[in-house]
Amino acid sequence: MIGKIAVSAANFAIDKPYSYYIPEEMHLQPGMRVQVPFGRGNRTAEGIVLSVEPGQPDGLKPVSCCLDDYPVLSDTMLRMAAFLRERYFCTFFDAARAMLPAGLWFDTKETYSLTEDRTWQEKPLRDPAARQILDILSQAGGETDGQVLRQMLDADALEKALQYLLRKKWITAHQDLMRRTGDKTERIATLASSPEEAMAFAASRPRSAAMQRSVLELMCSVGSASVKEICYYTGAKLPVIKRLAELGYLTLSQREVLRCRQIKPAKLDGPLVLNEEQEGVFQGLHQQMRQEDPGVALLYGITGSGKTAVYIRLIQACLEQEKQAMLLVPEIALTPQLLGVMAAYFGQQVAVLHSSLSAAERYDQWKRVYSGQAKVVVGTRSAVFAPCPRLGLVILDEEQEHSYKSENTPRYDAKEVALWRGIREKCLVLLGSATPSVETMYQAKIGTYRLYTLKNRYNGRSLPKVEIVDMRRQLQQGNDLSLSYALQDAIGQTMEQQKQTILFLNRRGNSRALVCVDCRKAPECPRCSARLTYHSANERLMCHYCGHSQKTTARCDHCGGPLKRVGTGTQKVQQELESLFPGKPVARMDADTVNAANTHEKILDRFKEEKIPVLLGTQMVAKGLNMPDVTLVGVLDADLGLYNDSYRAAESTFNMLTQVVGRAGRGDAAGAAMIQTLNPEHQVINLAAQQDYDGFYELEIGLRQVQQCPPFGDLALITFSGLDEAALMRGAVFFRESLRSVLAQEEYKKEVCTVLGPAPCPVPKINYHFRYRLTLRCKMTPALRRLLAHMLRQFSQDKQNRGISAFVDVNGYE
DNA sequence: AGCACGCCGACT
DNA sequence: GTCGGCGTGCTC
Repeated sequence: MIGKIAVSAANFAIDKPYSYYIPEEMHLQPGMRVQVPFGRGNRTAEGIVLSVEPGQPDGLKPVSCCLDDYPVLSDTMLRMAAFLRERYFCTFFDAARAMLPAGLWFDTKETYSLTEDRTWQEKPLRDPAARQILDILSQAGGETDGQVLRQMLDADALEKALQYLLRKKWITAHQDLMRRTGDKTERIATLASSPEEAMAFAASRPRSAAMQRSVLELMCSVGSASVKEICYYTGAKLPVIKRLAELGYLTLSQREVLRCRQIKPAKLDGPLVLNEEQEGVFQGLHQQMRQEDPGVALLYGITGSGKTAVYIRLIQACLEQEKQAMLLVPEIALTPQLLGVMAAYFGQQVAVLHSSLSAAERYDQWKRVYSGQAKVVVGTRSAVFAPCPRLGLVILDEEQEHSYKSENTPRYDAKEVALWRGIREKCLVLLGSATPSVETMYQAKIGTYRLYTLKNRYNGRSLPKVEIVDMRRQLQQGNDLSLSYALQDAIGQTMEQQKQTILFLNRRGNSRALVCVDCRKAPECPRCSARLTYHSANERLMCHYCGHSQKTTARCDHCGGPLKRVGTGTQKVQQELESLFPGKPVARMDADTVNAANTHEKILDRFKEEKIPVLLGTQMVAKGLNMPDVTLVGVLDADLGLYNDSYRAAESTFNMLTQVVGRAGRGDAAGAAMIQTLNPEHQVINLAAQQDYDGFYELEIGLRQVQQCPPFGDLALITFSGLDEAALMRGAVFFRESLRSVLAQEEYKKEVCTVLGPAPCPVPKINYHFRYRLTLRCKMTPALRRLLAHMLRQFSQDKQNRGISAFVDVNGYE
């Protein structure tokens, strides 16, 4: 038999199914992982079996061994990997790596052994490292693993010396694959005789064997239990149990246990009751879900209209059909309440998949989903790859969020993957949002997606009253503070009413730099063209592009001037608040105050529980929390996001503003919001103030049409990176020219594609690698996609482009 | 990307 | 001679 195998060692340029001969006794199924020899040197590589077919093993290399007992990728998942490879310009193996939990993967372990040839003992060796390796090996009895050697010698010298010794055939190398995470098991004891016999035996034992007696008594009543529990309840130690096993009264066995954190279920106020509007939407969705090809639905529900209740009802309906459901959220950390609610309704049937789980926990959750034990998957973008055997429903909450798009290879978009899965597995994909992305709403308007709307706020609460404050006038009136007079008054009044205020600075919230007081220069990363960020946790300057870290200096490298910290501005606002409202505490949430011990959850809890009058923070305060006593929200610099040049600038500003403003008035009292801006006439800001999504959509879709941006056209960025700037530039120009000439051919006449650039990327240098990019304004058809993939392959095979890597990102968020 | 193969200069 | 440098081409 012949296996078609995707090999880990193959890069993008040479990635294709490789044929290997399957030895007689090896039973391979598609989706299993194998170890194969690859390349001239037959180095060990991992592979994934794509298909198994009859055929002659003429000249083929054999598969070395099988690494799985069962296929880790189902047929659908294999197809999904192929889809990822096509769509995101990655290798099949890259796709599989993203799809499977890290704990399932293998680490290579090299072992080095001495050969029979000991002629080196008489020879003088030039390389001291080689001598050292031979000495270590002889002392260790002729064999040792790579890790030992790595601890003793420096990496470069070790590598060279090993090469030399291998060539001399004085040592041999051998590779093993080790699982990163094992399956956790526990020892189970089961009563092996009848209870009567056991009790009779227990009674016959002398007084000194009291422990044996109590263990047997316990076992007679429970029959079977984990050894750990038996020891806990009886106070017995392991030898007692072992002795009883030897005597034949107990049998010991291993049982797999899953590492799984308990989620604290939220307290529910009675069963789930939908209001009339929600019920209507649910009925519609339920009916759509039960169709043969349910397709895609958009649930457009304004903030506070109770989308979550509809999701839960729909998930319940999905489980009733004996199918699994998936709920994707932008970030688990920002939705702690949601997890509690899910646990309350679905209990042990929920599997949570997100990045802050340990590899082992993640792997176990994956197994629970694979086996069908977990019926509801809740997670962030990578959870879209959960191995659900019978998927009936996929929900993407806050579908417009950027975090669904991956920033690393493969640069997949969980939304696109979800849509693909939906079609493939014939299950409903529900996109939910209060401010749907323009692309999604467009699809709903033209009828590709079914549109469901929730217009009423839960319990009929009204939207907060929003006021726009012109900050230019504040300056004219002599107020140069961050807080306008109007906002100051409003904060004061809110305090008097014993209510709470949230103040929001429209910053990323994680960047703090040092700036020289004299020359205004900031310390930069030696490897990248980026400012270093100050981290208070270790008091070091770090680069978040390459990970470089250095000690904080007191003086500027350029002019020797003193360095001053500049933060997100929250500190300055805090000082203003303290002088305006002396004695009133302020909770601050930004890069300085949030750390491992003081998580945002904790800060928010304190703000809520202790009724701190003001919460001040960056973007992290904006997301989905219900704070009933917050009646005032202030946005200090609404226009900041409008200045970035992405076609999404307007959309993200609008979303952010609506989201923040929606934080006010979630309790019984009416809410108010103030938006401070230097552009009070700006349409996007005004539409956000009026919470007018429909108006915004009409405005934006018109602009998108004119600019041929999504959903009307696509924007693909081809990034080139390499050490030699001149060569990089030549390569990029060469790529542009060849692309242009191919596009001019008759075959591609129909394709819409304008190639612009090359231009330096926003961060022109990362880790000593320069970065240039071409911009393609195009319509990304399958033909164009294939052409790009083909050209990328050719590019990387061309000797002229040595040392230059290229990758494509379509409609990314950069 | 990694690795063997082959061709050429330098050193024991 | 042979060791080791680098350019070239292939990976089932």
